[in-house]
Amino acid sequence: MRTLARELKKQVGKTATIQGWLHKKRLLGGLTFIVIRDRSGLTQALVKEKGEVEKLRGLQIGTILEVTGVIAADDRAPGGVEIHETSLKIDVPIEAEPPIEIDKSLDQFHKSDLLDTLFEYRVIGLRNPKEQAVFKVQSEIVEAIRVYLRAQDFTCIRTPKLLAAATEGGAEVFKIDYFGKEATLAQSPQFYKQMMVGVFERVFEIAPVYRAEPSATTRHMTEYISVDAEMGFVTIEDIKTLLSGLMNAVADHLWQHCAGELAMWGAEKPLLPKEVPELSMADIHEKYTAATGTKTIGEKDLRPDEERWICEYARENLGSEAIFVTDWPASEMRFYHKAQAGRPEFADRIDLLFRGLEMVTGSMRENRHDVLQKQLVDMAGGDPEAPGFKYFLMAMQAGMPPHGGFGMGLERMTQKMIGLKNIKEASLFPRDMNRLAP
RNA sequence: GGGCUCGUAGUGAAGUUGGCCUAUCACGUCUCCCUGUCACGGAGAAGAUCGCCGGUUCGAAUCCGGUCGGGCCCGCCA
Repeated sequence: MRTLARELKKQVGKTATIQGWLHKKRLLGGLTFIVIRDRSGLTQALVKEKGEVEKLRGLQIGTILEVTGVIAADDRAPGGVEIHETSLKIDVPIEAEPPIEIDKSLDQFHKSDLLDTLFEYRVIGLRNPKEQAVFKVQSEIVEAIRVYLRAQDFTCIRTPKLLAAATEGGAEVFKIDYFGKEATLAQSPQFYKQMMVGVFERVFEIAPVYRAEPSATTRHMTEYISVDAEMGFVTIEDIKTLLSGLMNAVADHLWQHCAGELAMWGAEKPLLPKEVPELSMADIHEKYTAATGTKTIGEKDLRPDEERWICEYARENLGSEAIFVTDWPASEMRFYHKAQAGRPEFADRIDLLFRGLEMVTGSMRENRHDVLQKQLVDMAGGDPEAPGFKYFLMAMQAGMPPHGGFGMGLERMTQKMIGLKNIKEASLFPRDMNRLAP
């Protein structure tokens, strides 16, 4: 019977066997300490018998072994428990020296110059407990989102990532050869989630999307996990309420379930009021211009530095590390967006900035078939008969309530909850312009 | 796509106004010693044609040109 590292404390005095990876050896002559890693953590074993110590000769970190002995409480052991009278069974001996050391923190590689090394040896580096912690946190973010949205009556859907050529526009798309025809990789589940509003009213999807943007920044990847939600019979106010609740639900869940992992990274629970505050874009431009002397008044978007600045402002003056940006100019609208009722110069759209970074874009969609078709032609120059638009319009024509939703970057959320500098650190195997492997 | 930067043993760094470089240090690896380590400690050893190509020079890790590969900022976006 296998015992896990985390169960050791409950079995003091008993004989037990743990299985795992050799994580560290320290030979002190007549006394050898080894550390074994399993999915639940680390265990120290004390090896005294010469024949047992000799079994470890030449074996590197990563060796798979079974360790059997008596579980002993000892103040000198890390965590107060360790294995005594140890005997070893080597299952998979590893004799090749690993290229990087994983028994100590990989902090040095989390500097921009060394990220390439971090990712080159990713399959090994992820075995480090602190690296694992990032993805345990990410796993719980997904869990928190699912629990929250399911409780709000959302249905979890899966939409295709292989699409006929035309898509929502905006970002560049990857073109691929599809049995001699041209297909694209989905840059968003946008049309599909809207179509599904006509079926389920409320839907969400957590899945990869692909962007062929030649971006080289700390916040972009060519493949990332998008958290998309869409709901019918709502206004933009309902979307804001949903997002405020979602941000709080995620933060509460994380600091309840991942306190240890978050502490490893020195992460602090974000300051988030029940209702996330909002500022209009014009208002932000004015405040930023007044404070920094850099004129952004009249600009149609926020600069990255402005996003960082306004988040600082919100933290200090509004008691929130997240903020909604409202009143985006209608001139920047996508064809499927809706303008504000009575204020056609503004899109019915919000962005959520969190800790200096754009985390979410949400908007109300144009649900009137005739208006949507006209906007498709006039604003996007799209062909209503093209397969990428035809079925979207078909769904709209079949009856669609006022609806809206949002897209959120999972890695950005992970990055900002933990406090990582580069989004790629929040991806198991990041994809960018220069990296397709591992 | 524009601007700015970096490339030295398995890993991280020092050296870069040309010559004391036959390239230094730390971690890791190997050998030996060590009975409470937890970044164990001590003694020793191996390991690098200084990203690649070309040029200048008596002499290049160092200067120049090209090239390849990273990174950061901006644009774009989640």
